[in-house]
Amino acid sequence: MSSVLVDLQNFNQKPQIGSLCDCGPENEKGDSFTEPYALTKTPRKQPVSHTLSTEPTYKMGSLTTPTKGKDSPACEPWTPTSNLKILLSAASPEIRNRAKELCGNKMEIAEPCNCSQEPAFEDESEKLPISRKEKSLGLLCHKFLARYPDYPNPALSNNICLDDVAGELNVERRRIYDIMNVLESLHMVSRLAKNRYTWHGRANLPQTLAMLKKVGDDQKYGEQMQQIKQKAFDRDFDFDGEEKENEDVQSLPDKENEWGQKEMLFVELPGVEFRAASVNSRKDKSLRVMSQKFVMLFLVTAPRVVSLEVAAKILIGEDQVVDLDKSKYKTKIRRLYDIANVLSSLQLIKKVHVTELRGRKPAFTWTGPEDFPSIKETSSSLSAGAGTLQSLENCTKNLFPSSGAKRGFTRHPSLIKLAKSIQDDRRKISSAPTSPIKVNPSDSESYPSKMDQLAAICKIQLDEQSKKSVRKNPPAVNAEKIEGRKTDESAGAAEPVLPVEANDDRVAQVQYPVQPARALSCIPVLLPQHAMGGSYAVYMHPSSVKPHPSGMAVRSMTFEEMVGGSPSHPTNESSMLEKASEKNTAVGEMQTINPQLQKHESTRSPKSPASALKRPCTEVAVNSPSKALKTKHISQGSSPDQVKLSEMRARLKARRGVVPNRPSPRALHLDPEFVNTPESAEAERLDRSVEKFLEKEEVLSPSDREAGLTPLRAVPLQEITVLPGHLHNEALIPTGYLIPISHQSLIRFKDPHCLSGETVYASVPNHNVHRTPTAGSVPVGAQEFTPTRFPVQRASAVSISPMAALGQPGPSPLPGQRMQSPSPAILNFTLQNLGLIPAGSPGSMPPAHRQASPVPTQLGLQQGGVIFVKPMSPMPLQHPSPGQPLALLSLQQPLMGTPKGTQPIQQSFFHTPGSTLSPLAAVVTSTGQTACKTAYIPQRKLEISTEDALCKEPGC
DNA sequence: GGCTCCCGCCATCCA
DNA sequence: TGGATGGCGGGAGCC
Repeated sequence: MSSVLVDLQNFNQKPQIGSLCDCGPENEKGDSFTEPYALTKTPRKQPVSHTLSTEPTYKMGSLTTPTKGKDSPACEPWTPTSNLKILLSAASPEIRNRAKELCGNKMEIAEPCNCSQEPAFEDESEKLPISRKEKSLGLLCHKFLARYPDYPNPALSNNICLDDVAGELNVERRRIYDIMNVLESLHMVSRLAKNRYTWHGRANLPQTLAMLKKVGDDQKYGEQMQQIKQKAFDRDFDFDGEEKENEDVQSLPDKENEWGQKEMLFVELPGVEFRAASVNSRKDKSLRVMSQKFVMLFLVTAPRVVSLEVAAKILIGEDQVVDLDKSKYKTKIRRLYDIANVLSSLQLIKKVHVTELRGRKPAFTWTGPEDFPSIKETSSSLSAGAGTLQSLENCTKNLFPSSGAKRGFTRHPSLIKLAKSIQDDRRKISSAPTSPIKVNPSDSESYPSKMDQLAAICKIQLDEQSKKSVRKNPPAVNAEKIEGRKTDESAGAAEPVLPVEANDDRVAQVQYPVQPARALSCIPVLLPQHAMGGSYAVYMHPSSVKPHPSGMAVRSMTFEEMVGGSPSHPTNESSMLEKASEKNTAVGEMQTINPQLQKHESTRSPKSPASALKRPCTEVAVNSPSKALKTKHISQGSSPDQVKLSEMRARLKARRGVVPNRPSPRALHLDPEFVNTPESAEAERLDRSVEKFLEKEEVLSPSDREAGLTPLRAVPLQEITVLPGHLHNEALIPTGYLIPISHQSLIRFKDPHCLSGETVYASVPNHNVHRTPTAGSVPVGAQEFTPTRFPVQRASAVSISPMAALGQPGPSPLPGQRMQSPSPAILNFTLQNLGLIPAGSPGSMPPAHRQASPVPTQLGLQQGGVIFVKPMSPMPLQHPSPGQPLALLSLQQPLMGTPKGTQPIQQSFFHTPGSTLSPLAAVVTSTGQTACKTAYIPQRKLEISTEDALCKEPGC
């Protein structure tokens, strides 16, 4: 027995993840998400009562509150079960104490395992059973989220092993499934394989929300909600409400039919398909679907407040439950609570109460991003990949099949393999930031290859044209467009020259009228980020900067943008081509049509990504409705040159609509239904877009056109970053670490906490700072990643340290470290993924963190509270050298002594709510001022302001 | 006493 | 057949 106890103790002291998860090599070498070791590991599912009952003599106390023997360290449970109990008990009181003692020195006790020091702790553990709150799904989700960055680098392995997570968070797998299901519904994760998921973070969130909104609109959820509310309202004045209540619920199915609503299935996003097992049989009741639907309800209603009652009724209605009984309703409510907890952890919703005549009812209000890609934009992006992505319409059709037949979500094995292959390719490509786009030769249909071909063709053609122009028309314009090298002179008004070659020359050829040198420096940074290796430039129209669904830091104006503010996903390549085309046209050289191109284009399906690139020049026969439209519009009161210009522009844009944003490689493995997007519909849509665009363009930018300018123009990186109201702060061009960029959604998330008025730093994604309570804001230096130090508490190096926030002295910043510090969390995460630092090493969780969460989170990644230090180069625009921006980070990241308050902290990357005592986040603005950011406090109840509580902490 | 929602049984699916 | 998933509802903690 004693030996067993010893083993158990050892086990507790050093989690044996390997034993818990056979997730493959990744774990061995350190999973990308090396998760923080749980305080102590205990067998996942243990008959607690049994185990404990067999340990009665060990001063373990009651079954639920194991007594820690005085002779033995509190942290050394005798059995796994008791250990778990102790830990949980410890955690609970600890948190409570924390709440009482504010954020004082309690930090040390945060670590349950670091139980050497808490006598009171023991006492409480004996008295107090684990609070339910400590085990809530919301808190668990916070812990979970704290482990991963909001915007992971897709190039890295972002796999999640459920066993690891469950084991390290000390929860049953079942609970993890609940979280994963909800996250999956938002496409924040996707199932990779059995027991494994891929973390996407919030990169897809804007798209997902946009799509859900669209689907919600299509499903008329708004109407349903209104109707239900109306009934409820009417019922308030009627006293036979009981009957009517049932009535309204029971009648839902009919109403749905009336609305033409079909059974809702899981809404997928390209690249983030659902591959869970047993989807066919359970998808209709899946938590995923419920989650998506729940979210839809928020998105389709005016005041984004949804009561559980309404949500439950709608959900029940869709389940075709005619004989709604109380139990069904209760079950739905339960599930909604589960979902709501997770969504709350994601800070997408917030608990509130709506007071009606009949009383106060629980409800939730939307606190997530308000501005996400419009449906059109999303649709465009989804369909951007031409043959690979589906339009929203098609997606919706699939999701709500008109026929009764349920759509199978099980992907054909071959597709899965293909997806993997693509993913691998993408990773390879992405991993070579400055290298040319990698094209898989074997994949003749691959977008990259076509891109290359097109790019090459375009380049040749442009070069030729440029030469001609130079010869014939020496104007500065020509010079500019030719190589862009002369653009410097023609600054301001000049438009960037289209990078003709997909890979190499692209950067060099891009012209940045305003600040060419700087602009150039940006390109290299961006290129590698493109998922498919496509080229992209940072062409942005100041007024039309739109979020790029894929999180690319590249944008261009699109039809949708022009038309109705629904930006589409600009294809960077297309954008560049377009600009180049425009330039060419402007100089009257666009008449030249490359037969090859024409032929090529004509033979290609509109969906062909390659075709998009092939049309820098446009001559263009009007063989398509869109062309006709373009011609028509252009012909209206325009000079020949203008006509050509417009025509070309329209053509390019139309093309772009088909090929635009290169979808993420993963998008290639879509469900057949999605892939089979009718071209006709697409073409039609494009035509409309073109038409609208042209119309608008004519009206809005005559002057520009006259000046030879197009709505598109190169925008210096700096400029981009400061685009107010358009480019969300996220539209930055990170120079240091690329990781954030690739995934930072450029979408404008409203973040009330965002620092405004920041220029350079403003570019940092202010993603809705999804703070999680536990997230300490203390980043940990890489050196601290040693398993043995896990228990050691350290103040973090970053300026955002909670300690700093509290006014406690901290290491002074090292000169030179000041600006480069990327988000420690991101950095750590990345480094771990790269194997540069120990992946599985337990993080030295900052005291604050520990306090917040009884479960140790891994350093770096788990530092939910880490303030995101903008990974941008302090002088992004000042480095003409393309590759320069990349060298901003040093592996030896901010140590404990990292500058506090000196670093421009852009955002809190992922704050994990750990407790009600979340550490304050000190945010340093670009001006060097340190602002006290409210720490997120997980709230069970909305009434309790999560952010208000913050500043109660001393030193804030 | 109602609201919340944890917990874990057990059905279903898949390899 | 066993493991992975996850639907489901009992029932207990919390307010």
